[in-house]
Amino acid sequence: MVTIYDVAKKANVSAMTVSRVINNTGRISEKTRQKVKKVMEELNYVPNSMARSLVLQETKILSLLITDITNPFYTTLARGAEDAAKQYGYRLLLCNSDENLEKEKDYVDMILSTRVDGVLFAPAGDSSREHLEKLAQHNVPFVMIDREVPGISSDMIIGNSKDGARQLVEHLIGLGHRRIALINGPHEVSTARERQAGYIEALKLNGIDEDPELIAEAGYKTFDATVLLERWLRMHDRPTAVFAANNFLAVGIIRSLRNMGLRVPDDMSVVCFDDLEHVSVLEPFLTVASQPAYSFGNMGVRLLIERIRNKGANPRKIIFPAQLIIRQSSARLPSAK
Amino acid sequence: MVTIYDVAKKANVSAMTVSRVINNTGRISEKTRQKVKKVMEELNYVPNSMARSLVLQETKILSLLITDITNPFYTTLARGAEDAAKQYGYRLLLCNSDENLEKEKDYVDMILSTRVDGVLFAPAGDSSREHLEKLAQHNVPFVMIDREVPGISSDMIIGNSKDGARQLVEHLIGLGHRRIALINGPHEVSTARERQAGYIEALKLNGIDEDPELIAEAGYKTFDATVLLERWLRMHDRPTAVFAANNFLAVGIIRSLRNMGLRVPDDMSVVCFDDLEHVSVLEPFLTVASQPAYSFGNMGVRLLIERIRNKGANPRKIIFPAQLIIRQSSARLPSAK
DNA sequence: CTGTTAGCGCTTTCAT
DNA sequence: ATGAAAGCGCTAACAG
Repeated sequence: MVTIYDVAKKANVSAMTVSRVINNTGRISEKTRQKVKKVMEELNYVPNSMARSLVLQETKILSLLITDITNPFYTTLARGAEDAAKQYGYRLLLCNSDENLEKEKDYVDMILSTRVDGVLFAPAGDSSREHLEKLAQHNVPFVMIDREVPGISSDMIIGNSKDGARQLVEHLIGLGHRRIALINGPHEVSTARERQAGYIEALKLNGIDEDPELIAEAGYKTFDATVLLERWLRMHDRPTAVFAANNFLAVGIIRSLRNMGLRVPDDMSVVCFDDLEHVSVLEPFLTVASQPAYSFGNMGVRLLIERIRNKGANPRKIIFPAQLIIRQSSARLPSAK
Repeated sequence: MVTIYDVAKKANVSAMTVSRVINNTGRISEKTRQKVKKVMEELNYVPNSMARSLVLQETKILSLLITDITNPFYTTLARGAEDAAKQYGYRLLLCNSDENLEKEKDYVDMILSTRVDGVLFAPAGDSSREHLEKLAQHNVPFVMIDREVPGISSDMIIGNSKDGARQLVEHLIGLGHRRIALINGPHEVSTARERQAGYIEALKLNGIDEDPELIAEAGYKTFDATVLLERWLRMHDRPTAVFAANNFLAVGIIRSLRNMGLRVPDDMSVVCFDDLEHVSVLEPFLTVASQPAYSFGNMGVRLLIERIRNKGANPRKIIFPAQLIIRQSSARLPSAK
């Protein structure tokens, strides 16, 4: 491996001079600058960023910790983060917690030992609190994205889950539905609680009684909803619509409905939080509350970098609105039902 | 920042002893081991992997260089890579070239300066050759994924594009189509050439003349196919089916068709390479040649790690078959057309 | 079983 | 404008 000393020797200067031309720092005569540059080319010299990090105490690496890299929401978010990171000269370490606190914990340790300059952190749940506190204790700046964690104060970028949920449910109510089921994410996750709050608010606002039987909790990953649906469909006043708390939950519901020979929206309306990106272009089907995922990531990295530069500033909280996109999966309830 | 020396001092041992308990290396009395461990806990000591990398000349970091992180194919591939990396104790640096050679070049420089132990490399095109050569010249192991680059010999994991394309086109022919258009990726990319070869082979095998008018080249990203489609639809013997060389191209086609008021498959059959994952569950619509994306990433990282351990071994080439999945977007041609 | 020395590749500080 | 010395946090090699 060619080092700064190899370059120095060949160019008949000191290592310090080479370092200066690499970093464009200090005063250097144009002549030696050119000479050094030439030698660097000849030797195919590439600075060792690890060595640099060690002395500078900064790695120019950011961690992107998300809970599901296969979910288009996080994928688009990652793209936004990547663009911003590249723009500001940061590298991105990818961590996928898989909605799993154990994996998250492992990644936090990895993050700590990597001495990253900051973390864009989508918490797996409220119990992520200790992980976040660990980061804080080690002075690692972070910004929470997509989800809040009670007891943690930091920069934050979240969507307005409650309002988005309310819009979605009121849309269903507007179509005549009054028996609306909620298949929610884990209560451990702030967005799930908020979405349920929005759901309940919408019911209240429209004088509909909340029925605990119609509220179920699942993970935020795809799952088999068959048993759940069978229970709901056996009810004497069965639900005519389902609000799924995220896109993958909706996918699970729809698949189960299909397997049971039921059609959407004819037999059951389905709406959900988060769009399915390209999918929805293909077959504009799912009625959703869409969030600006790219901005979550892009703004997140920007906030993070500002935080790194000024650790003392007051934490900022950015709340993006959710946008109701009405498509085919929700339909007016035939009054004779 | 607490270092190995802080721990050593507080535990009344040398730094070397601490290093030994961290790495479980050498012989240490159980007593001192416990003492050191206790002090590490008390001090919240976390080893600095940068310092470690510097002396070990190995970073335990792998680069994942893909061309489009928003494409479900690469997203699933990334997931596979992430799982394998985590399993083997490697971290993953995320690089998204965006099908752009300039960005790819930047990332290669970044990769070089990061001194990663290896790269999982999905080349943006044949011109990636110089980037790959640069890696080779610097002794950075890599395995090519998804795409080949002429002139580069290395470990490789690709899909059988030619055969997949042939299957797709023969499926259309079996449905009675004889005027089949191809909307291809850039000729600069090996998969595009292979898919075209498979398309042509299928035509030949079935005695259908190839019509250059029906072959178009685009990027591998979503695009507006309106102009192209208008040209095709004006022809006296217009195509009745389109083979899109990847999923995003298909999305572009279908969106344009919809905007023009045409329906799939009634007015035009559409098939493509690469599935749209979760999407297809939602609305099993698109007929595709599906590739095992997760395995591309997972096996890729495994190959890469083996390569790192044994740089001398012969390069291996793994070719995954493509699987034809017939859904709704392709239909039998009404004979009266 | 444990400690000392030297050095990984770089930059900061202080000289010249 | 340039260089020498020291040190970032760690471990290999050797010594005891």
